[in-house]
Amino acid sequence: MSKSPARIRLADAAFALFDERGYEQTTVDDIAERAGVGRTTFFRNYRSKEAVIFPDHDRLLDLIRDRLATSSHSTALVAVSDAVRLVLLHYIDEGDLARRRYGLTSKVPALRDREIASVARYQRLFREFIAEWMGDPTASASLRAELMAAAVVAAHNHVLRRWLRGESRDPVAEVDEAMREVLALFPVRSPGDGSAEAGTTIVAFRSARDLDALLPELRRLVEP
Amino acid sequence: MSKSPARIRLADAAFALFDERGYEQTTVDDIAERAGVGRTTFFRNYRSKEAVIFPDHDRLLDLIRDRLATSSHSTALVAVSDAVRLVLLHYIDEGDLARRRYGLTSKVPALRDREIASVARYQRLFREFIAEWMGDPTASASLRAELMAAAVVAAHNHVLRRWLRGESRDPVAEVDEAMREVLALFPVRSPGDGSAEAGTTIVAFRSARDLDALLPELRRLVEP
DNA sequence: CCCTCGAACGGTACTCAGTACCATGGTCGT
DNA sequence: ACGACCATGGTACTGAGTACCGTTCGAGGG
Repeated sequence: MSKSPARIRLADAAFALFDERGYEQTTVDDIAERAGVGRTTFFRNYRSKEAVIFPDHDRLLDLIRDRLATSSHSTALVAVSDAVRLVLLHYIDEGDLARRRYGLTSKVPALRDREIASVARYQRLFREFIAEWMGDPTASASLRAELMAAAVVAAHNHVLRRWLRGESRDPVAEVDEAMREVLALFPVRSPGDGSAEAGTTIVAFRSARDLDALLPELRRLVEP
Repeated sequence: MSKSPARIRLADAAFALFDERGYEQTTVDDIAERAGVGRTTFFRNYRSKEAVIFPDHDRLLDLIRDRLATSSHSTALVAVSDAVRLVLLHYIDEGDLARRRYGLTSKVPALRDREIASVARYQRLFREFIAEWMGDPTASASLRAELMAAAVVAAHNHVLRRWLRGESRDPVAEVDEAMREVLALFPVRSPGDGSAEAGTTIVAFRSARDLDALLPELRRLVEP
């Protein structure tokens, strides 16, 4: 027995013990003992006690970075909302493991904080990518980048949490829908916008809203 | 000498030592020694080594909670963007202290993570407030609440960081401007929207974009 | 003036996470 | 059979955080 690599056995032992006694009540020695390995081996496989639950955020972050670097999308926001799908797919791929982790992070503040910190790293990556893509160091452009990154991450989190709670049958479809929602929040501004050469366009379309409700949006769309 | 209460002297000693040797290179014993108190007294005043830098996030969180509970604004988003001003004002009130903390959180990952976790608590509070205010348990409403909370927090962070870096002379004006930006992202939907009775509206407006670029946005605006 | 109560303090001893170092045993290629 | 290279286990250490206990000091109350 105990043929499987130590890394796997350690994770199994950790999750089992966390379920039985709770996270704080479980020591690293306990985990190592149940896994049938030495304490040293634990820390060789996982940098910390928390890390045994969040295995490969770094790897995933690199994956996202690559995806962004090699992406050829029309806008930064599209590229980012495409990249964030990878994160969701990764969680879905983990399946039950992700759900068990969710159960833990919901109860243990230290783990919740760690999860949040990880997500913040994605958000930062997105923010920097968008800001760089826009190439506009203005404060207002920077704010826009920040808002976009935050929206994408928030939408992702929303869908992910729904799936983790078992409230979602088709998270991939949901995330696409959510990203459309996010996209709609940030209408694309073409370069000439708000500047001198403004032509006149007349568009006819159907809407249930009355004109007063529609006007502010349109004004935002067209003006600066 | 050493008349000032231990709590103050500990904080002073901590900041001084962190500046001199760095955060990780400073032990709690060092801080206590320089403050002229025992190690026990340190932990009586601050729950952890990190806490000496982030004194009163809990108090501020309660303040925000109260503000939201007693707020009478037209929309949840307005109430929240009003509440978040309190956070900014609190930082500004701290003045140089906030800037020194920023210098530390920029360099020490553990502190950055802690800061992020604190911010996440505000965001969570906002999200729950907005969701409750809307009283609509739909997934789409929930997403909307999540997006709003994220946007408000992102906008706040943007202004705060600018001020912390000394890039902003009038952060209060900036945060108001940023909040207007956020407000504009989420146009108020009138009750009948998206339902059966679809009329036809013809709107004329000026734009430098050509029609092809404009069409997808308009379609998104009207269809869903 | 003395006594008591309580709060703040200092010290000791403990648990546990994380690090550094070293010694051992097995596996591979040659 | 030899040495090189791993992964592993063990020991010892640092430092954060907790529990407990004895002391001191100051504010009343008799």
